[in-house]
Amino acid sequence: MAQDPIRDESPQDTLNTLAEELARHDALYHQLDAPEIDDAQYDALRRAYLELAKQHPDALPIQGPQTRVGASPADGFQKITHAVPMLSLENVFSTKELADWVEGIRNFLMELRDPSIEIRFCCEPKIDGLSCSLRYERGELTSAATRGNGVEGEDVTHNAKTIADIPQQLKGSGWPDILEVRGEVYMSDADFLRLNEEQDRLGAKRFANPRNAAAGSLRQLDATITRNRPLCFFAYALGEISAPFAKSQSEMRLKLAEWGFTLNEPAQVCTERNGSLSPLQDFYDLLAARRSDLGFSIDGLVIKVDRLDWQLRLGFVSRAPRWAVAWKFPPEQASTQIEDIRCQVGRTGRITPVAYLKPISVGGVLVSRATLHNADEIARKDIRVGDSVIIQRAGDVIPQVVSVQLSQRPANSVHYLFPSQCPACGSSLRREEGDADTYCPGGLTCPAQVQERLSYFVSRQALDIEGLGEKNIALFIEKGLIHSPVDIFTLEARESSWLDANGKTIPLLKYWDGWGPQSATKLFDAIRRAREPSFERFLVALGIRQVGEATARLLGRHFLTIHALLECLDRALSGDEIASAEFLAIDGIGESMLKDLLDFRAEPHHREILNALLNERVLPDQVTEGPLLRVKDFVPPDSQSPIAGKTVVFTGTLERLSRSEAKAQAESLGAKVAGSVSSKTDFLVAGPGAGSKATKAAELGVRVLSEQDWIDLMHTNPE
DNA sequence: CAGCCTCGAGTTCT
DNA sequence: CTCGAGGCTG
Repeated sequence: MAQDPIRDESPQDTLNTLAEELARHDALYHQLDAPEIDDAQYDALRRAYLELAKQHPDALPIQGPQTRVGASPADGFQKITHAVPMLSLENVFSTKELADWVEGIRNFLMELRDPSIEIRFCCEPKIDGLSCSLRYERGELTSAATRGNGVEGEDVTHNAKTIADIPQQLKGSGWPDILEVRGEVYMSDADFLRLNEEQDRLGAKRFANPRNAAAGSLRQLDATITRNRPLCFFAYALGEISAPFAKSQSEMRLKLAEWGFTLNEPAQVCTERNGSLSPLQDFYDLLAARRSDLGFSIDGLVIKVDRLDWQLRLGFVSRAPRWAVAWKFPPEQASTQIEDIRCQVGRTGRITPVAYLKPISVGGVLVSRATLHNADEIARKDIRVGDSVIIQRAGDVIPQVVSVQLSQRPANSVHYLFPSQCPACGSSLRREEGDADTYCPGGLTCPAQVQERLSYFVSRQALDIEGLGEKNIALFIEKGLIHSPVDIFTLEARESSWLDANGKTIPLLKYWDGWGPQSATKLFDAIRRAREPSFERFLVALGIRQVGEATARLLGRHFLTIHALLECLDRALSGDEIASAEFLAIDGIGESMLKDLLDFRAEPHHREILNALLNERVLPDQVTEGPLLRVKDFVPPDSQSPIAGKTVVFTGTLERLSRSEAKAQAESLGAKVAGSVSSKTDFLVAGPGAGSKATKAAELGVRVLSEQDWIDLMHTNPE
C-alpha cells in the first residue's frame, strides 16, 4: 500500500493523509488486533511518510507519527525523570543468605520478632530482560521509560506503544487516575531464535542472547524496527499511583491482570514461620526444574513481602528495597585456558593484571578477558599462564576466574611472576606495605597514565565530550596534538598550523583517514559545548583522588563556585585551621579526603593545568540542582510533619518500633536522628531502662517523650 | 573499635 | 558488578 505521494497535493496535505493512515493502522494493529495490512506494507507506508517528512520538516502534522518516531534528538533519547525511583534488587545465592534477609525483616518490624507470626511472600520468576516503567493517566498510556540510573531513564514511549503486551488503554475499571506500572520487557526463547534466523537472512548481526536482543530492540530510535521485533512485557510492580487499590502484592497482581497486563507466571505466595523456609525452597526448586521449559530466560526468583503496608514500612536501604530480594540461580560456568597474563596501567598508576583467555561462551556471551585484580589474587589462586580455569560471569556481567583446574595443569608450568617494571614506561613498580595494589610511580612521565587521565577527563561522568573516546584520544596523542587537557580546547584554533614531531604540516582533520567534514565539525562542536561544564563535572574531570560524582556534588553544594573551593584550599594549605575545619565539617568529608584535596592543590603541575583551563575560558557553572543520584535525596522528606527539621534521640528499650524502623520513619518525616543528647536535641524518646541520656535531657530541659507519645506525635497532622 | 553504608576505581561486552 | 577503603554511628 506504498502509494506515491500525490503530486498535485501539497506536501502538508500528503503528510496529513499519511499520518492519519498510519494512526489508523496503529490502532487496528494494537487495540483491535485486526491489522488490514501486513508488516511490509505498513513499513512502506511509514517509510513514505518519513521520507516526505525529511524533505518538508516545516510541514509536519502536529499530531503526526513524528511525535513517536524520529522526534528524539539526533544523539539519542529524551530523558524522563521517574516520579518514584526505580531501584535494583539485592541478590542472595543460598538459603543461608535468604534466611539472613528474612531475619533482617523480622528485626526491623518489631511485631515480627515473634517467629511464630507468619510472613507471606509473593514469589515470581526473575525474568532476564530490561525493566521499564509505564505511566498511565486516566487509563491512557502517556509515557514509558527505561530504568537508566534509577532516577532518570530514557524515553521509549514510541517503542513501548508497539509492544502488544502493553495496553495503550487500560481495560476494565477502578484504576487510579495516575498509575505507573513497572515490569520487564523481554523476548521469548523461540522469538529470539527466529529473530536470529531473520538476522542471518538479512546479513545482519546475530544477537548474543534474548536479553541483548530485547535491549537492542527497545532502544531503537525508529519504532518501525521495534514494531517488527517480538517483544513481550510482564508487569510486576508499581511506581507513582494517585490512590492505593490493593493491600498486597498478590492482590495488586490480580488488579493489573484485570486491567489488561500480562503477569509473570508461575507465581506463588509462600509462607514463612518459625524459621522454616521450605515453602520458599520448594518454589525455588520448582522454578529451577522448569527453567528450561518456561519458554523465556529466568535467572532466579524475586521474593517480595506480600503485605503492602509492611513494604511501605520496610522502605529502602541504599538503592534496594528492604522488602524484596532476588534469589538467583548459580551462575553458568565454563572452562577455558589462560593464554597470557598482561598488566594494564590505570590513570592512577594502578597496575591491573588481566587474563587473556581462549575465547569461550559463558551465558551467551563470548568472553576473552578477565581481570585478576592484583598480585595477591593471582598468588591466592595460584593462577598461571597455560592453566585451565573455571570462568563465570559475576552478576551475569563481569567475567571472573573462579578456580584453577589443577589436574589439568601442564607439567612445565611455572608460577606467574608479577612484573617489577611498568609495562608502559619501565619505572620500577611500587607496592606499599599492607596495600593490595601495585603502582607505577611514573605519573606524567608514564605514557599510559597520561593517556588514561586524558580519557578520564573527557569521559561520560567528567566533561563528557562525545566523539572523543579512548581511540581518538590515543590518535591525537600519537600525532603530538594533545599533551594536556587544555590542548583539547585549543585544538580547533591551532588546526591550520598543526605540525608533527618532524615539523611537517598535518592536514586539517576533515582530510584525515576515516574523517570527513561532518565528523570533524561534530567533534569540534562537542568540544566547544564542553567549555561550560557543571561544577561537579569539572571537579570530577580534574581527577583528584577520591573525588568522584558524589563527592564533587558534596563539595559543590557547600562551596557553590570553583573559586570558593580553591580559595578555601589555599587557606588550608597556608595553615589556616579554620579553613581545614570547614572541609571536615562537611558531612562525608574526612581527614583522608582533605589530604587528597590538599595534595592536589599543592602540586604545581595541577595548578598550571587548572590555570590554563580557566584562562582558556573553560568555565564551570555555579552549582545548580542537577540530577540527584541518591535515592535518599530523591524522596523529599515530608516537610509538613510536626517533627520536620527536629533532632531526635532514642534511648532505652522501644517496645513497639524497632530502633531501625523508628530511625527510618523519623528521617522520612524530615527529622534528624542523633546519638546523644545535646542542646540541639528537640526530643528524647525514652523507653524503659533509659539511663544517662534521660538525666542529661532533664538537665538541659529537653522534652522527653514516651514511645507512645512519639507514635502519637508522628501521626499528628499539622493544622 | 567494630560494623554499618557509601563511594570510587577498575572491570567486560554489545 | 565487585572490591576495598573512608567516614559515620553506637
